[in-house]
Amino acid sequence: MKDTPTVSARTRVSILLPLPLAGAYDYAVPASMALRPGEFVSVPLNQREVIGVVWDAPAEPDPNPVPDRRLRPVSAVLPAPPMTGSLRRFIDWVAAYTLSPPGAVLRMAMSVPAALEAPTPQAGWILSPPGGNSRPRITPERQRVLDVMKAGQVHAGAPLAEAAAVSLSVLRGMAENGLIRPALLPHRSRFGRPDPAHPGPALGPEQEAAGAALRDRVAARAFGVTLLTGVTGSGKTEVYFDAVAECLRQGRQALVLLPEIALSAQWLERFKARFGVAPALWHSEVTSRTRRDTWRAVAEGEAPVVVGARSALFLPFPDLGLVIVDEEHETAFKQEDGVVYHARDMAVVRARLSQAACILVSATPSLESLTNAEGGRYAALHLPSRHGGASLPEIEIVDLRRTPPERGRFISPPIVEAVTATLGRGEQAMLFLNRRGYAPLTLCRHCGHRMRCPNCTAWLVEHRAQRRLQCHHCGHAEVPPAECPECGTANSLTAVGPGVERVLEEAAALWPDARRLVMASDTLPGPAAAAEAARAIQDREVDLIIGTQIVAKGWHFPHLTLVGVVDADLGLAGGDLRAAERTVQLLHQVAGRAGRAEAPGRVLLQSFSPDHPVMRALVSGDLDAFMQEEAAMRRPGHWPPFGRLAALIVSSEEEREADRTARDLGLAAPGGEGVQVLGPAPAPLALLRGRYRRRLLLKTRRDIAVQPILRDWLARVPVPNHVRVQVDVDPVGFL
DNA sequence: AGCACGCCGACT
DNA sequence: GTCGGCGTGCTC
Repeated sequence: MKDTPTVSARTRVSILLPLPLAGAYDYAVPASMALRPGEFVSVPLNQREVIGVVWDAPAEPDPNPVPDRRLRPVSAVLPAPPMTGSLRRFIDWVAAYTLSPPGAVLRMAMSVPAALEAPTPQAGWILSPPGGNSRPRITPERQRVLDVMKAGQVHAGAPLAEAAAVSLSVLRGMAENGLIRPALLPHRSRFGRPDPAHPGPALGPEQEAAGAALRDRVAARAFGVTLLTGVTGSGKTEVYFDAVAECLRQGRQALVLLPEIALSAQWLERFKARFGVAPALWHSEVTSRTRRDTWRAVAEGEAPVVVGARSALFLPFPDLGLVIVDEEHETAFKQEDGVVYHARDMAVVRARLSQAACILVSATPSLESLTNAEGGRYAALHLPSRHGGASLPEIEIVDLRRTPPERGRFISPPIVEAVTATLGRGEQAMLFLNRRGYAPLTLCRHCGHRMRCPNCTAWLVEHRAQRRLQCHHCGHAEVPPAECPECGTANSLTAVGPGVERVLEEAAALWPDARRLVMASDTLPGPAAAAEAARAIQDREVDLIIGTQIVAKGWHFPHLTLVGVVDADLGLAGGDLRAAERTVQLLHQVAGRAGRAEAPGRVLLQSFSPDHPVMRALVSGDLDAFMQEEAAMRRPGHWPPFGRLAALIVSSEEEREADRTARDLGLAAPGGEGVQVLGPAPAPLALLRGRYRRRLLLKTRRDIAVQPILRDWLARVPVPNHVRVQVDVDPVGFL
């Protein structure tokens, strides 16, 4: 007989902890414990207990591992469904791609520690089996309880007491007398099952065909990406709901990512109309109790459809069959702090690792996705016309050089006229300006001093309603001073330029009888306020909407027929690589709010450069041609998506420290065929939250991966203690 | 991320 | 004399 196997090799496991450590740590497995990859465990770390995940053994073993003797034992296995292999591989993939510590990525997948504990079973009552010895008294109250209860069924206490019109103490008394017994309620999910067969709105032939194509992709149960495009109002949502329905029929889970989940009240209504119940929601404003239940329900496969913000990508789906990214061109999908990632791109990866279909949806797709479709990497579906016979709005430019507004005003005569006419017909109008507050700049008329943020390279924005000067980058706010802080002159500070509050003031003077509503992120704090605003507009309790970019996002306002854009040139300033693309997308989306029902829509864009390609594209409506031109401009220089970019942001509270490290990085810059480093240069926000920032850009050909170059580069340059170097692979904005 | 260790200022 | 500020460094 052979010896019992020794416990050496198998007693060591890799545990990934949700901390920004370089890698997984090794622990000893107690003899009584069986551990499989994915299991959630509690382990000692220093002086505390930490929850981690049993990770897969590394491909190449650690050259100098912690000796067995020094390993500490795993404390306990947690009663939660183990993390799937596909989510583990996703976490490793995101960490490697973004150059983040894997534990930092794991933390996003473990955002609800309470969900890992055993769910507290709900206690209820059940009828005792008949034939007990004692014959307790049956009072009328007790009789009513017995009448309500059904044999063999567990009843929750509160509803039972209410149904029998007795107090909870009656139930306790009955339990003491043996009439009823405590019992555990059967586990019931709070999440309804969306019904794929629920009758939804009728689709036109175009949509039906696109829906059928998407259903096929989902039924294939394999990875594949489809870019679904179509003009605003063409019914893309209802079409991809068909894919969700097919996913449900396949018995798999579906995830829908929206850029601003807080503003998605109308989307949720459409989902309910199509599937009969609401989906599970996942975003930062979901309360902790709901978060726990949702996380758990997803892990147990009881939430068939989740709609959420980018962080929903890290939910523990056991069988994800479909990932949809709606408004895929939105920059809100880019996470800028902590682990820096682009949710649209990571959604594709999550889908691939889960053998799921992926659908990217937009009326104004990104050049990235268009290029992938053109290159055949993505399938493409297009809906060319508006649903229900509505036509696309007519877009015109108001040349501000020829028809400027009155002095000190911002709305030009053509828009004044058009709004007056629209309101006169009893239709709704919208004024769009992508700037919060009253005025973006406050300056002294006497000495020219400009009010700026003490912590950031930014002007303070006046919010007149709150009597505040605010920085939109950090939390800084101050009461507007009575005299200039520089020269001391009283009443010399004056507002320069418009924000939505100022446009509101002008609108109030022009149309005193119109019922006005401002829609901006600070006037609609949270989903409930946004939903209420949408309802008021739909129910025609509002005549004139004045809004920032949040009005561009997928709303359906059937009575809105006029959109006036106060400053169409706004997004074009600053040398950003994607400024033109983003402006076309934003303004096209805003324009798409007009004329979504029978009455035709009209859009007026105020601009100082009517001949700019962006304005021409918007007027002609030929966005394809515009994107072709964009591509032609980026291709030769290997700019994205025809090359790769990564940014290094060096920051420090000491300007000289930031400069020195940035210079050191510049001196150690990688080079060679198809590899180029730009900078160092002051970052676009050279001072942000009290930290001085410098930036270097790594640009490579598309066939060269940036990660190994970055890793090697960073390893060669020492970084002092108080200096941070943040890596941003595929940066968007501020280029 | 925590938690301890460590080294300097104002209190019983 | 110590209580406690937060800078630095480590955790299998």
